[in-house]
Amino acid sequence: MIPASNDVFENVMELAKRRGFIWPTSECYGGVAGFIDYGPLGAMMKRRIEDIWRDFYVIREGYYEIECPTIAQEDVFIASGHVKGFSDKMCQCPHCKEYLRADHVAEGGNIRNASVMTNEDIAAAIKSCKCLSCEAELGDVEVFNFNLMFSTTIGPGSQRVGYLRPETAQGMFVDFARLLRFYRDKLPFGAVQIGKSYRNEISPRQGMIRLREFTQAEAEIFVHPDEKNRHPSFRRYADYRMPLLTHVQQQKCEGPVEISMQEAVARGIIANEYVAYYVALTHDLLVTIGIKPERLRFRQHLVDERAHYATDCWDAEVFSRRFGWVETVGIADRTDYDLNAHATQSGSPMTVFIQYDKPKKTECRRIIPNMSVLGKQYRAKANAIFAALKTATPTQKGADIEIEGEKIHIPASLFEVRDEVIEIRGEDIVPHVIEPSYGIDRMCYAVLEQAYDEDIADGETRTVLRLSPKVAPVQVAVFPLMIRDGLDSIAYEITQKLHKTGILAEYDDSGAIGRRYRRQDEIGTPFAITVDYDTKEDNTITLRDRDTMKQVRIAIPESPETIRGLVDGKISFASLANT
RNA sequence: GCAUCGAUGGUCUAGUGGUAUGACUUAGGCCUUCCAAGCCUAUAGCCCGGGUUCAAUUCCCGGUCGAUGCACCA
Repeated sequence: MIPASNDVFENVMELAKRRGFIWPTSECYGGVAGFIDYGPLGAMMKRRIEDIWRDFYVIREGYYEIECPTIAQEDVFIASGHVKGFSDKMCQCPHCKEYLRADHVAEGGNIRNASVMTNEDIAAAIKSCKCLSCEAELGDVEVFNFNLMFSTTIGPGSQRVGYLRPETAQGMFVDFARLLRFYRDKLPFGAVQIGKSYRNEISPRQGMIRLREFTQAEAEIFVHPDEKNRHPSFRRYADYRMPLLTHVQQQKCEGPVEISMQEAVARGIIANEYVAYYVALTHDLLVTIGIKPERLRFRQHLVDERAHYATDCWDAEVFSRRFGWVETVGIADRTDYDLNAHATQSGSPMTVFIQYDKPKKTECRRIIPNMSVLGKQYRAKANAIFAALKTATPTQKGADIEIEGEKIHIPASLFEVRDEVIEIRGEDIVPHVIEPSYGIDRMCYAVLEQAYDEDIADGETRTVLRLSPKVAPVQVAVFPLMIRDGLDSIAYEITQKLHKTGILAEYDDSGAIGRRYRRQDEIGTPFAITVDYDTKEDNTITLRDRDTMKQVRIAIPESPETIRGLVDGKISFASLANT
């Protein structure tokens, strides 16, 4: 036996590597920190997790998925604040070679406003400051920007700057106008995206927890700012209870309190129904992929921890036996920050026209110039007069206006004054955005770590991945007890029949049956079918449950349907044993 | 990025200034009527670059990757 380490992380990663879940990328060239490959089983498991996510957000919520490029032009990230805010001003201590945040150094030296100073100014200002590491006086240093975004140029010989997106969210924001049309100009609506994002982390660590290229699943839900407490399906999760760790509790060092979503909103613990709804949905989703509820909590961001745009933010944290509580999902109320920013940067409005129930009537006085006379009389000034008259306050004698410093009197005969009742049918509003953002890779790690188990079976250590059947890459294994007397061909036929119903079944006839069971246990295959000599007599097979190692006999014709039901969680193995 | 430690078949490891130990795995065969049994055979390894040396997997320097601490994680 391979001696098992007492470090879960090492055991999980060793198994993941050996069995084809997770590999270091381009290993033959020595790998690169912060990048990983999903091997055959890992890619399958990840896909199943993503499909469960789609089931929740696309099918159940009705938020369609879009797919945007991973590279976008600079304007997008100027608007989002990433060009400016995603970079740190750094300098290197000439004595100890430590890299330091220049603004932290300035703060230590009581220099204010470092964040708005130019790099040269900061460099000059911090000359006499002490290094935060070795405490020597810095002297001459160069201050430079380190941006966490990967940059590139677009096109040959082009100076046009592009960035690899640091989050998928911006794609949904910049497509806002198209999305609004797609959803026929009505709020609320949502768009989601599952895709790669990139952050050039200074020091990626902890395997799959902090990557430079990672998969995000993000939903951007656009909602009327006054409707945030009226989620149309709130009732689904109103009574959903879970432990919440509020920022108040954190400051008092108290533990989380279990509470229903309805109560959380009523007591103002969660900002609004929308945030509460997705907090609950996230809990539901994470439990579905196999996260144990007792290893799951929702932590509210502290006020100073929140991103500049968010009014409320909750992190779903999953407990890792190695890393402690790991932020896995963030649910934020981003308000109208992003849409406003893109509207300003791009010059395209990002608003929704909301019709009033009844049009609002307002009386107003309108001046209608008689242009056929005005034009002839004032010639080149006519257009300016036309514009000025609109806002003028006319008397019975006429109107006095000013064009480029020249006072002009327009007699009343040259325009008509109409008092009108104008109907205003609605208004343009900028929607608010509720954003649940999932780190798929962290979810994959959490699922693997939680599933990893070693138990003792017949005096031997059995390594078993107790994956939920819903995310297990291989769904059922099919074995002939012996490779002879036609058992193998029967097993092979069953395998193919399962394939036809969309079940990923793996046929294996090598070595002793026990070895084959263990092999499947290790990759988390939840069920195994064995064809034995009774099969030839009565057309039944043995169905084995991975977790209990118990077996039941079922008829071959029913097996695809039974396996399907077991994998989808529609029937339990225990219920089969009872019949 | 700095500091400390580490890197030997797919995995876990022994060891060495003269190309490497053992186990498990995997593949083929024999055997075997439900949980890693046994037997035979086979495949497969010293992270990369430079230096010292007749000779480097081993010693030295640099790099890469990994672990840990610091910093970083809008």
